[in-house]
Amino acid sequence: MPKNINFDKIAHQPAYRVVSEKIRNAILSGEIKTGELLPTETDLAEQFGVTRSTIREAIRLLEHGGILGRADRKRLVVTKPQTEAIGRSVSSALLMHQVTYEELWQVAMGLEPLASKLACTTATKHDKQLLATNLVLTREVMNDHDALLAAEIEFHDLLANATHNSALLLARAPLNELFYPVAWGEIIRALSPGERILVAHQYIYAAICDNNPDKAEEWMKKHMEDFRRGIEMGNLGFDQPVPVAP
Amino acid sequence: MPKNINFDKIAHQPAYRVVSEKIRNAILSGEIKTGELLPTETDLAEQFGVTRSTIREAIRLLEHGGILGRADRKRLVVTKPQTEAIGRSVSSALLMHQVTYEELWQVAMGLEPLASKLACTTATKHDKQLLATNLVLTREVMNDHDALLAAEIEFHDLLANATHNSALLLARAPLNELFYPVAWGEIIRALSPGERILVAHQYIYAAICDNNPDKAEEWMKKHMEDFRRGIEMGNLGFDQPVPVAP
DNA sequence: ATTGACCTATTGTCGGACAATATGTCAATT
DNA sequence: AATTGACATATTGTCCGACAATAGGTCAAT
Repeated sequence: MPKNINFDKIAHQPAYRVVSEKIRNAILSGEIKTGELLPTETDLAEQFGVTRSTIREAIRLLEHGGILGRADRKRLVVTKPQTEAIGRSVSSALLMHQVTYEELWQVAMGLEPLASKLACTTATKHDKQLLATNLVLTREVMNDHDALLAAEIEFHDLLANATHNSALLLARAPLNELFYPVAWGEIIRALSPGERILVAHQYIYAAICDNNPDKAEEWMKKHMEDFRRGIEMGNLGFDQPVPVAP
Repeated sequence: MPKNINFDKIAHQPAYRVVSEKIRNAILSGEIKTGELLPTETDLAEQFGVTRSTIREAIRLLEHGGILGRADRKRLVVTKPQTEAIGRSVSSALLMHQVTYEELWQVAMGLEPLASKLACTTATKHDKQLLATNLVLTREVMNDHDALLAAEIEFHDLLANATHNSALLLARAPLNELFYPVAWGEIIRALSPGERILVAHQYIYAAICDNNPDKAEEWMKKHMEDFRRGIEMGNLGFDQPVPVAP
Protein backbone atom coordinates (compact mmCIF):
# COMPACT_ATOMS: atom_id res chain seq x y z
CA MET A 1 0.00 0.00 0.00
CA PRO A 2 1.55 3.30 -1.03
CA LYS A 3 2.01 6.19 1.25
CA ASN A 4 -1.35 7.87 1.64
CA ILE A 5 -0.45 11.44 0.96
CA ASN A 6 -3.19 14.00 1.20
CA PHE A 7 -2.99 16.81 -1.25
CA ASP A 8 -4.97 19.95 -0.84
CA LYS A 9 -7.64 20.42 -3.39
CA ILE A 10 -6.43 22.70 -6.13
CA ALA A 11 -8.25 26.02 -6.21
CA HIS A 12 -8.35 27.48 -9.70
CA GLN A 13 -11.22 29.88 -9.42
CA PRO A 14 -12.47 31.22 -12.74
CA ALA A 15 -11.18 34.66 -13.58
CA TYR A 16 -14.50 36.42 -13.19
CA ARG A 17 -14.64 35.27 -9.58
CA VAL A 18 -11.11 36.37 -8.85
CA VAL A 19 -11.84 39.78 -10.27
CA SER A 20 -15.08 39.92 -8.36
CA GLU A 21 -13.29 39.14 -5.11
CA LYS A 22 -10.62 41.74 -5.77
CA ILE A 23 -13.19 44.43 -6.36
CA ARG A 24 -15.21 43.30 -3.37
CA ASN A 25 -12.16 43.48 -1.13
CA ALA A 26 -11.22 46.88 -2.47
CA ILE A 27 -14.68 48.07 -1.56
CA LEU A 28 -14.90 46.44 1.86
CA SER A 29 -11.44 47.58 2.85
CA GLY A 30 -12.49 51.13 2.13
CA GLU A 31 -10.04 51.48 -0.71
CA ILE A 32 -12.96 52.59 -2.83
CA LYS A 33 -15.37 54.57 -0.74
CA THR A 34 -19.13 54.46 -0.92
CA GLY A 35 -20.42 56.72 -3.63
CA GLU A 36 -17.24 56.71 -5.62
CA LEU A 37 -17.20 55.79 -9.27
CA LEU A 38 -15.38 52.73 -10.50
CA PRO A 39 -13.21 52.89 -13.60
CA THR A 40 -15.03 52.12 -16.80
CA GLU A 41 -15.36 48.54 -17.90
CA THR A 42 -12.72 49.07 -20.54
CA ASP A 43 -10.30 50.49 -18.02
CA LEU A 44 -10.96 47.69 -15.57
CA ALA A 45 -10.40 45.14 -18.30
CA GLU A 46 -7.07 46.73 -19.07
CA GLN A 47 -6.04 46.96 -15.42
CA PHE A 48 -6.88 43.36 -14.62
CA GLY A 49 -5.60 42.13 -17.94
CA VAL A 50 -8.79 40.38 -18.93
CA THR A 51 -11.53 40.96 -21.43
CA ARG A 52 -14.45 43.23 -20.91
CA SER A 53 -16.81 40.25 -20.90
CA THR A 54 -14.99 38.84 -17.90
CA ILE A 55 -15.17 42.16 -16.13
CA ARG A 56 -18.87 42.36 -16.80
CA GLU A 57 -19.50 38.94 -15.31
CA ALA A 58 -17.53 39.94 -12.24
CA ILE A 59 -19.61 43.09 -11.92
CA ARG A 60 -22.89 41.20 -12.20
CA LEU A 61 -21.72 38.98 -9.40
CA LEU A 62 -21.45 41.98 -7.11
CA GLU A 63 -24.44 43.79 -8.46
CA HIS A 64 -26.88 41.30 -7.04
CA GLY A 65 -25.64 41.88 -3.51
CA GLY A 66 -26.25 45.58 -3.85
CA ILE A 67 -22.58 46.41 -3.50
CA LEU A 68 -22.54 47.88 -6.96
CA GLY A 69 -25.13 49.85 -8.86
CA ARG A 70 -25.62 52.36 -11.57
CA ALA A 71 -24.58 55.87 -10.68
CA ASP A 72 -26.55 59.05 -11.18
CA ARG A 73 -24.53 59.56 -14.26
CA LYS A 74 -26.53 56.63 -15.56
CA ARG A 75 -24.24 54.08 -17.00
CA LEU A 76 -21.27 54.19 -14.71
CA VAL A 77 -20.63 51.81 -11.90
CA VAL A 78 -20.65 53.04 -8.35
CA THR A 79 -20.18 51.51 -4.97
CA LYS A 80 -22.83 52.00 -2.40
CA PRO A 81 -24.18 50.22 0.65
CA GLN A 82 -27.48 48.47 0.47
CA THR A 83 -30.75 48.43 2.22
CA GLU A 84 -33.40 45.92 1.40
CA ALA A 85 -31.75 44.71 -1.79
CA ILE A 86 -30.48 42.04 0.54
CA GLY A 87 -34.01 41.25 1.53
CA ARG A 88 -34.76 39.88 -1.89
CA SER A 89 -31.91 37.41 -1.77
CA VAL A 90 -32.90 36.23 1.65
CA SER A 91 -36.55 35.99 0.71
CA SER A 92 -35.72 33.91 -2.34
CA ALA A 93 -33.70 31.60 -0.17
CA LEU A 94 -36.49 31.27 2.35
CA LEU A 95 -39.09 30.54 -0.28
CA MET A 96 -36.93 27.80 -1.71
CA HIS A 97 -36.57 26.38 1.77
CA GLN A 98 -40.36 26.30 1.96
CA VAL A 99 -40.36 28.47 5.03
CA THR A 100 -43.58 28.25 7.03
CA TYR A 101 -45.71 30.98 8.59
CA GLU A 102 -44.73 29.63 11.96
CA GLU A 103 -41.01 29.90 11.32
CA LEU A 104 -41.33 33.50 10.19
CA TRP A 105 -43.56 34.30 13.12
CA GLN A 106 -41.01 32.90 15.53
CA VAL A 107 -38.34 35.17 14.10
CA ALA A 108 -40.73 38.10 14.23
CA MET A 109 -41.41 37.26 17.85
CA GLY A 110 -37.69 37.43 18.51
CA LEU A 111 -36.93 40.63 16.66
CA GLU A 112 -39.94 42.92 16.70
CA PRO A 113 -40.34 43.20 20.48
CA LEU A 114 -36.60 43.76 20.64
CA ALA A 115 -36.91 46.56 18.12
CA SER A 116 -39.67 48.14 20.19
CA LYS A 117 -37.56 48.01 23.30
CA LEU A 118 -34.47 49.44 21.67
CA ALA A 119 -36.37 52.18 19.88
CA CYS A 120 -37.35 53.66 23.22
CA THR A 121 -33.83 54.82 23.85
CA THR A 122 -32.67 55.41 20.29
CA ALA A 123 -35.63 57.01 18.53
CA THR A 124 -35.06 60.63 17.56
CA LYS A 125 -37.77 63.27 17.44
CA HIS A 126 -37.83 62.76 13.72
CA ASP A 127 -38.41 59.03 14.12
CA LYS A 128 -41.30 59.70 16.49
CA GLN A 129 -42.73 62.21 14.09
CA LEU A 130 -42.71 59.66 11.29
CA LEU A 131 -44.44 57.14 13.53
CA ALA A 132 -47.07 59.69 14.49
CA THR A 133 -47.74 60.46 10.85
CA ASN A 134 -48.08 56.77 10.16
CA LEU A 135 -50.67 56.44 12.91
CA VAL A 136 -52.77 59.18 11.40
CA LEU A 137 -52.52 57.55 8.01
CA THR A 138 -53.47 54.18 9.43
CA ARG A 139 -56.65 55.58 10.93
CA GLU A 140 -57.58 57.15 7.63
CA VAL A 141 -57.22 54.02 5.51
CA MET A 142 -58.82 51.74 8.06
CA ASN A 143 -61.24 50.37 5.49
CA ASP A 144 -58.88 49.94 2.58
CA HIS A 145 -57.27 46.56 2.97
CA ASP A 146 -54.32 47.17 0.71
CA ALA A 147 -53.54 50.59 2.08
CA LEU A 148 -53.94 49.28 5.61
CA LEU A 149 -51.42 46.56 4.93
CA ALA A 150 -48.99 49.09 3.51
CA ALA A 151 -49.41 51.25 6.60
CA GLU A 152 -48.96 48.28 8.89
CA ILE A 153 -45.72 47.29 7.17
CA GLU A 154 -44.52 50.86 7.25
CA PHE A 155 -45.11 51.14 10.96
CA HIS A 156 -42.93 48.16 11.72
CA ASP A 157 -40.34 49.41 9.29
CA LEU A 158 -40.25 52.87 10.84
CA LEU A 159 -39.96 51.29 14.24
CA ALA A 160 -37.02 49.15 13.15
CA ASN A 161 -35.38 52.17 11.57
CA ALA A 162 -35.76 54.02 14.82
CA THR A 163 -33.37 51.58 16.44
CA HIS A 164 -30.64 52.73 14.04
CA ASN A 165 -29.30 49.21 14.19
CA SER A 166 -28.34 48.03 10.71
CA ALA A 167 -27.89 44.44 11.81
CA LEU A 168 -31.41 44.37 13.13
CA LEU A 169 -32.71 45.97 9.96
CA LEU A 170 -31.14 43.35 7.78
CA ALA A 171 -32.13 40.45 10.00
CA ARG A 172 -35.79 41.43 9.86
CA ALA A 173 -35.82 42.26 6.14
CA PRO A 174 -37.63 39.04 5.19
CA LEU A 175 -40.43 39.94 7.58
CA ASN A 176 -41.26 42.97 5.50
CA GLU A 177 -41.16 41.04 2.30
CA LEU A 178 -42.65 37.71 3.25
CA PHE A 179 -44.27 37.59 6.64
CA TYR A 180 -46.45 40.68 6.78
CA PRO A 181 -47.68 40.65 3.18
CA VAL A 182 -48.63 37.01 2.98
CA ALA A 183 -49.79 36.62 6.55
CA TRP A 184 -52.06 39.52 5.79
CA GLY A 185 -53.84 37.55 3.10
CA GLU A 186 -54.81 35.06 5.76
CA ILE A 187 -55.70 37.54 8.43
CA ILE A 188 -58.13 39.69 6.50
CA ARG A 189 -60.06 36.56 5.69
CA ALA A 190 -60.26 35.58 9.32
CA LEU A 191 -61.15 38.79 11.07
CA SER A 192 -61.49 42.49 10.69
CA PRO A 193 -58.26 43.52 12.32
CA GLY A 194 -58.16 47.23 11.68
CA GLU A 195 -58.98 48.44 15.17
CA ARG A 196 -56.82 45.92 17.01
CA ILE A 197 -53.86 46.86 14.84
CA LEU A 198 -54.31 50.56 15.40
CA VAL A 199 -54.72 50.14 19.14
CA ALA A 200 -51.55 48.07 19.41
CA HIS A 201 -49.59 50.52 17.31
CA GLN A 202 -50.82 53.40 19.42
CA TYR A 203 -49.80 51.77 22.67
CA ILE A 204 -46.38 50.94 21.28
CA TYR A 205 -45.95 54.48 20.07
CA ALA A 206 -47.03 55.87 23.42
CA ALA A 207 -44.59 53.61 25.24
CA ILE A 208 -41.76 54.83 23.05
CA CYS A 209 -42.66 58.45 23.67
CA ASP A 210 -42.82 57.70 27.40
CA ASN A 211 -39.43 56.06 27.15
CA ASN A 212 -40.85 52.89 28.63
CA PRO A 213 -38.98 49.94 27.06
CA ASP A 214 -40.75 47.21 29.00
CA LYS A 215 -44.16 48.45 28.00
CA ALA A 216 -43.13 48.87 24.36
CA GLU A 217 -41.80 45.34 24.30
CA GLU A 218 -44.88 43.97 25.99
CA TRP A 219 -47.31 45.59 23.59
CA MET A 220 -45.37 44.42 20.59
CA LYS A 221 -45.55 40.89 21.92
CA LYS A 222 -49.31 41.19 22.20
CA HIS A 223 -49.42 42.55 18.70
CA MET A 224 -47.45 39.57 17.44
CA GLU A 225 -49.76 37.19 19.26
CA ASP A 226 -52.63 38.82 17.43
CA PHE A 227 -50.85 38.08 14.21
CA ARG A 228 -50.47 34.45 15.14
CA ARG A 229 -54.11 34.11 16.00
CA GLY A 230 -55.03 35.77 12.74
CA ILE A 231 -53.00 33.31 10.73
CA GLU A 232 -54.27 30.33 12.71
CA MET A 233 -57.84 31.38 12.09
CA GLY A 234 -57.16 31.87 8.40
CA ASN A 235 -57.86 29.16 5.90
CA LEU A 236 -54.27 28.03 5.73
CA GLY A 237 -52.44 26.25 8.51
CA PHE A 238 -49.88 27.97 10.67
CA ASP A 239 -47.40 25.26 9.73
CA GLN A 240 -47.97 25.58 6.00
CA PRO A 241 -45.19 26.86 3.76
CA VAL A 242 -45.53 30.44 2.66
CA PRO A 243 -46.70 30.46 -0.97
CA VAL A 244 -44.53 32.15 -3.56
CA ALA A 245 -46.16 35.39 -4.63
CA PRO A 246 -46.86 36.06 -8.30
CA MET B 1 -50.81 75.86 -18.14
CA PRO B 2 -51.12 72.48 -19.86
CA LYS B 3 -52.86 69.49 -18.44
CA ASN B 4 -50.54 67.88 -15.93
CA ILE B 5 -50.59 64.31 -17.08
CA ASN B 6 -48.56 61.80 -15.12
CA PHE B 7 -46.92 59.09 -17.12
CA ASP B 8 -45.48 56.00 -15.54
CA LYS B 9 -41.75 55.78 -15.70
CA ILE B 10 -40.68 53.61 -18.60
CA ALA B 11 -39.05 50.39 -17.50
CA HIS B 12 -36.60 49.08 -20.09
CA GLN B 13 -34.57 46.71 -18.01
CA PRO B 14 -31.43 45.43 -19.71
CA ALA B 15 -31.82 42.00 -21.24
CA TYR B 16 -29.57 40.22 -18.77
CA ARG B 17 -31.83 41.33 -15.97
CA VAL B 18 -34.97 40.23 -17.73
CA VAL B 19 -33.45 36.83 -18.38
CA SER B 20 -32.26 36.66 -14.81
CA GLU B 21 -35.75 37.38 -13.51
CA LYS B 22 -37.31 34.81 -15.82
CA ILE B 23 -34.97 32.11 -14.61
CA ARG B 24 -35.42 33.20 -11.01
CA ASN B 25 -39.18 32.97 -11.32
CA ALA B 26 -38.97 29.59 -12.98
CA ILE B 27 -36.94 28.39 -10.04
CA LEU B 28 -39.05 29.96 -7.31
CA SER B 29 -42.29 28.79 -8.85
CA GLY B 30 -40.97 25.27 -8.74
CA GLU B 31 -40.95 24.96 -12.50
CA ILE B 32 -37.35 23.90 -12.18
CA LYS B 33 -36.85 21.87 -9.04
CA THR B 34 -33.90 22.00 -6.71
CA GLY B 35 -31.10 19.81 -7.92
CA GLU B 36 -32.18 19.83 -11.52
CA LEU B 37 -29.83 20.84 -14.26
CA LEU B 38 -30.48 23.87 -16.38
CA PRO B 39 -30.13 23.76 -20.13
CA THR B 40 -26.67 24.58 -21.36
CA GLU B 41 -25.74 28.19 -21.94
CA THR B 42 -25.98 27.71 -25.66
CA ASP B 43 -29.46 26.26 -25.37
CA LEU B 44 -30.60 29.02 -23.06
CA ALA B 45 -29.22 31.60 -25.46
CA GLU B 46 -31.22 30.03 -28.23
CA GLN B 47 -34.40 29.76 -26.16
CA PHE B 48 -34.30 33.35 -24.96
CA GLY B 49 -33.11 34.63 -28.29
CA VAL B 50 -30.05 36.39 -26.91
CA THR B 51 -26.34 35.85 -27.02
CA ARG B 52 -24.47 33.55 -24.73
CA SER B 53 -22.72 36.52 -23.12
CA THR B 54 -26.07 37.89 -22.05
CA ILE B 55 -27.08 34.53 -20.64
CA ARG B 56 -23.85 34.33 -18.72
CA GLU B 57 -24.38 37.73 -17.14
CA ALA B 58 -27.86 36.69 -16.13
CA ILE B 59 -26.48 33.54 -14.56
CA ARG B 60 -23.84 35.42 -12.60
CA LEU B 61 -26.58 37.61 -11.23
CA LEU B 62 -28.28 34.58 -9.71
CA GLU B 63 -25.10 32.81 -8.77
CA HIS B 64 -24.25 35.30 -6.08
CA GLY B 65 -27.50 34.65 -4.25
CA GLY B 66 -26.74 30.96 -4.14
CA ILE B 67 -29.74 30.12 -6.30
CA LEU B 68 -27.49 28.74 -8.97
CA GLY B 69 -24.21 26.89 -8.73
CA ARG B 70 -21.99 24.41 -10.43
CA ALA B 71 -23.03 20.81 -10.17
CA ASP B 72 -20.73 18.64 -8.13
CA ARG B 73 -18.85 17.26 -10.99
CA LYS B 74 -19.78 18.77 -14.29
CA ARG B 75 -19.71 22.36 -15.13
CA LEU B 76 -23.37 22.60 -15.70
CA VAL B 77 -25.63 24.92 -13.84
CA VAL B 78 -27.89 23.55 -11.18
CA THR B 79 -30.52 25.01 -8.96
CA LYS B 80 -30.17 24.49 -5.26
CA PRO B 81 -31.21 26.23 -2.09
CA GLN B 82 -28.60 27.97 -0.03
CA THR B 83 -27.33 28.05 3.46
CA GLU B 84 -24.70 30.50 4.50
CA ALA B 85 -23.96 31.71 1.00
CA ILE B 86 -26.47 34.33 1.98
CA GLY B 87 -24.44 35.06 5.06
CA ARG B 88 -21.65 36.49 2.97
CA SER B 89 -23.91 38.96 1.23
CA VAL B 90 -25.38 40.09 4.49
CA SER B 91 -22.02 40.32 6.16
CA SER B 92 -20.65 42.44 3.35
CA ALA B 93 -23.60 44.74 3.69
CA LEU B 94 -23.15 45.02 7.44
CA LEU B 95 -19.46 45.77 7.15
CA MET B 96 -20.16 48.55 4.70
CA HIS B 97 -22.73 49.91 7.11
CA GLN B 98 -19.98 49.97 9.74
CA VAL B 99 -21.97 47.74 12.02
CA THR B 100 -20.85 47.91 15.65
CA TYR B 101 -20.24 45.15 18.16
CA GLU B 102 -23.18 46.47 20.09
CA GLU B 103 -25.58 46.22 17.17
CA LEU B 104 -24.59 42.65 16.47
CA TRP B 105 -24.81 41.79 20.13
CA GLN B 106 -28.32 43.16 20.33
CA VAL B 107 -29.40 40.93 17.47
CA ALA B 108 -27.65 37.99 19.08
CA MET B 109 -29.49 38.78 22.29
CA GLY B 110 -32.75 38.61 20.36
CA LEU B 111 -32.10 35.44 18.39
CA GLU B 112 -29.83 33.13 20.36
CA PRO B 113 -31.99 32.79 23.46
CA LEU B 114 -34.93 32.26 21.15
CA ALA B 115 -33.03 29.48 19.40
CA SER B 116 -32.29 27.86 22.76
CA LYS B 117 -35.91 27.95 23.73
CA LEU B 118 -37.18 26.57 20.45
CA ALA B 119 -34.56 23.85 20.29
CA CYS B 120 -36.00 22.30 23.44
CA THR B 121 -39.08 21.17 21.59
CA THR B 122 -37.64 20.63 18.14
CA ALA B 123 -34.23 19.03 18.70
CA THR B 124 -33.99 15.43 17.53
CA LYS B 125 -31.85 12.76 19.16
CA HIS B 126 -29.39 13.34 16.39
CA ASP B 127 -29.23 17.05 17.14
CA LYS B 128 -28.59 16.34 20.79
CA GLN B 129 -25.92 13.85 19.87
CA LEU B 130 -24.12 16.45 17.79
CA LEU B 131 -24.28 18.93 20.64
CA ALA B 132 -22.89 16.34 23.05
CA THR B 133 -20.02 15.62 20.70
CA ASN B 134 -19.32 19.31 20.46
CA LEU B 135 -19.14 19.59 24.24
CA VAL B 136 -16.55 16.85 24.40
CA LEU B 137 -14.54 18.54 21.70
CA THR B 138 -14.76 21.88 23.46
CA ARG B 139 -13.32 20.44 26.65
CA GLU B 140 -10.45 18.90 24.71
CA VAL B 141 -9.35 22.07 22.93
CA MET B 142 -9.82 24.30 25.94
CA ASN B 143 -6.31 25.71 25.60
CA ASP B 144 -6.21 26.19 21.85
CA HIS B 145 -7.72 29.58 21.16
CA ASP B 146 -8.47 29.02 17.50
CA ALA B 147 -9.95 25.59 17.99
CA LEU B 148 -11.94 26.83 20.96
CA LEU B 149 -13.43 29.59 18.83
CA ALA B 150 -14.34 27.08 16.13
CA ALA B 151 -16.02 24.87 18.72
CA GLU B 152 -17.88 27.82 20.21
CA ILE B 153 -19.21 28.85 16.82
CA GLU B 154 -20.15 25.27 16.03
CA PHE B 155 -22.13 24.95 19.23
CA HIS B 156 -24.29 27.93 18.45
CA ASP B 157 -24.67 26.75 14.88
CA LEU B 158 -25.72 23.26 15.95
CA LEU B 159 -28.16 24.79 18.37
CA ALA B 160 -29.70 26.95 15.67
CA ASN B 161 -29.89 23.98 13.33
CA ALA B 162 -31.72 22.07 16.03
CA THR B 163 -34.60 24.52 15.74
CA HIS B 164 -35.10 23.42 12.12
CA ASN B 165 -36.23 26.97 11.42
CA SER B 166 -34.68 28.19 8.18
CA ALA B 167 -35.77 31.77 8.77
CA LEU B 168 -33.96 31.80 12.08
CA LEU B 169 -30.90 30.23 10.51
CA LEU B 170 -30.68 32.90 7.86
CA ALA B 171 -31.39 35.75 10.24
CA ARG B 172 -28.53 34.75 12.50
CA ALA B 173 -26.08 33.96 9.68
CA PRO B 174 -24.10 37.18 10.19
CA LEU B 175 -23.54 36.25 13.81
CA ASN B 176 -21.52 33.24 12.73
CA GLU B 177 -19.52 35.21 10.28
CA LEU B 178 -19.04 38.54 12.01
CA PHE B 179 -20.04 38.58 15.63
CA TYR B 180 -18.44 35.48 17.12
CA PRO B 181 -15.17 35.55 15.17
CA VAL B 182 -14.33 39.19 15.69
CA ALA B 183 -15.76 39.50 19.16
CA TRP B 184 -13.53 36.61 20.03
CA GLY B 185 -10.45 38.60 19.16
CA GLU B 186 -11.46 41.05 21.86
CA ILE B 187 -12.50 38.53 24.43
CA ILE B 188 -9.39 36.41 24.52
CA ARG B 189 -7.41 39.53 25.22
CA ALA B 190 -9.65 40.46 28.10
CA LEU B 191 -10.09 37.21 29.97
CA SER B 192 -9.57 33.51 29.82
CA PRO B 193 -13.08 32.48 28.91
CA GLY B 194 -12.69 28.77 28.32
CA GLU B 195 -14.34 27.52 31.48
CA ARG B 196 -17.20 30.00 31.50
CA ILE B 197 -18.04 29.11 27.93
CA LEU B 198 -18.02 25.42 28.57
CA VAL B 199 -20.15 25.78 31.70
CA ALA B 200 -22.76 27.85 29.88
CA HIS B 201 -22.86 25.45 26.97
CA GLN B 202 -23.29 22.53 29.32
CA TYR B 203 -26.19 24.14 31.16
CA ILE B 204 -27.89 24.99 27.88
CA TYR B 205 -27.41 21.49 26.62
CA ALA B 206 -28.77 20.04 29.84
CA ALA B 207 -31.81 22.28 29.68
CA ILE B 208 -32.53 21.11 26.15
CA CYS B 209 -32.25 17.48 27.15
CA ASP B 210 -34.54 18.16 30.11
CA ASN B 211 -36.96 19.83 27.75
CA ASN B 212 -36.87 22.97 29.85
CA PRO B 213 -37.28 25.96 27.47
CA ASP B 214 -37.21 28.65 30.15
CA LYS B 215 -33.96 27.40 31.58
CA ALA B 216 -32.37 27.04 28.15
CA GLU B 217 -33.35 30.59 27.30
CA GLU B 218 -32.13 31.91 30.61
CA TRP B 219 -28.71 30.31 30.35
CA MET B 220 -28.24 31.53 26.83
CA LYS B 221 -28.97 35.04 28.00
CA LYS B 222 -26.32 34.72 30.67
CA HIS B 223 -23.94 33.39 28.06
CA MET B 224 -24.62 36.42 25.87
CA GLU B 225 -24.07 38.76 28.80
CA ASP B 226 -20.69 37.14 29.25
CA PHE B 227 -19.94 37.94 25.67
CA ARG B 228 -20.86 41.54 26.17
CA ARG B 229 -18.66 41.85 29.20
CA GLY B 230 -15.82 40.23 27.29
CA ILE B 231 -16.07 42.74 24.49
CA GLU B 232 -16.42 45.67 26.84
CA MET B 233 -13.30 44.61 28.70
CA GLY B 234 -11.38 44.18 25.45
CA ASN B 235 -9.28 46.95 24.06
CA LEU B 236 -11.91 48.10 21.62
CA GLY B 237 -15.08 49.82 22.57
CA PHE B 238 -18.45 48.10 22.51
CA ASP B 239 -19.72 50.83 20.24
CA GLN B 240 -16.85 50.56 17.77
CA PRO B 241 -17.48 49.33 14.23
CA VAL B 242 -16.51 45.76 13.56
CA PRO B 243 -13.26 45.78 11.58
CA VAL B 244 -13.17 44.11 8.19
CA ALA B 245 -11.30 40.83 8.53
CA PRO B 246 -8.27 40.23 6.33
C1' DA C 1 -34.84 80.03 -20.50
C1' DT C 2 -35.97 76.49 -23.50
C1' DT C 3 -35.11 73.90 -27.67
C1' DG C 4 -32.53 71.53 -31.02
C1' DA C 5 -28.30 69.74 -33.32
C1' DC C 6 -24.03 67.72 -32.71
C1' DC C 7 -20.24 65.19 -30.39
C1' DT C 8 -18.51 61.91 -27.12
C1' DA C 9 -18.04 58.41 -23.70
C1' DT C 10 -19.81 54.22 -21.98
C1' DT C 11 -22.79 50.58 -21.62
C1' DG C 12 -25.64 46.77 -23.73
C1' DT C 13 -25.60 43.31 -27.04
C1' DC C 14 -23.99 40.63 -30.72
C1' DG C 15 -21.29 36.94 -33.20
C1' DG C 16 -17.61 34.00 -33.66
C1' DA C 17 -13.54 31.72 -32.08
C1' DC C 18 -10.54 28.73 -29.31
C1' DA C 19 -8.42 26.58 -25.08
C1' DA C 20 -9.32 23.96 -20.92
C1' DT C 21 -11.66 20.56 -18.78
C1' DA C 22 -14.94 16.88 -17.52
C1' DT C 23 -17.50 12.85 -19.28
C1' DG C 24 -18.11 8.65 -21.83
C1' DT C 25 -16.41 4.76 -24.55
C1' DC C 26 -13.52 1.29 -25.65
C1' DA C 27 -9.43 -1.09 -26.21
C1' DA C 28 -4.91 -2.40 -24.09
C1' DT C 29 -2.45 -3.70 -20.11
C1' DT C 30 -1.51 -5.79 -15.48
C1' DA D 1 -11.38 -8.06 -12.92
C1' DA D 2 -9.52 -3.78 -12.30
C1' DT D 3 -6.63 -0.20 -13.81
C1' DT D 4 -4.73 2.56 -17.40
C1' DG D 5 -4.46 5.00 -21.68
C1' DA D 6 -6.24 6.94 -26.02
C1' DC D 7 -9.71 9.19 -28.19
C1' DA D 8 -14.16 11.63 -29.19
C1' DT D 9 -17.52 14.77 -27.20
C1' DA D 10 -19.87 18.33 -24.76
C1' DT D 11 -19.74 22.47 -22.17
C1' DT D 12 -17.74 26.09 -19.89
C1' DG D 13 -14.20 29.95 -19.53
C1' DT D 14 -12.07 33.43 -22.00
C1' DC D 15 -10.82 36.20 -25.73
C1' DC D 16 -11.49 39.44 -29.75
C1' DG D 17 -13.80 42.74 -32.45
C1' DA D 18 -17.84 45.23 -33.65
C1' DC D 19 -21.94 48.12 -33.45
C1' DA D 20 -26.40 50.27 -31.73
C1' DA D 21 -28.45 52.82 -28.03
C1' DT D 22 -28.25 56.26 -24.90
C1' DA D 23 -26.77 59.91 -21.25
C1' DG D 24 -23.97 63.88 -20.87
C1' DG D 25 -21.98 67.99 -22.37
C1' DT D 26 -21.46 72.02 -25.52
C1' DC D 27 -23.10 75.54 -28.16
C1' DA D 28 -25.86 77.98 -31.26
C1' DA D 29 -30.74 79.32 -32.49
C1' DT D 30 -35.18 80.57 -31.06
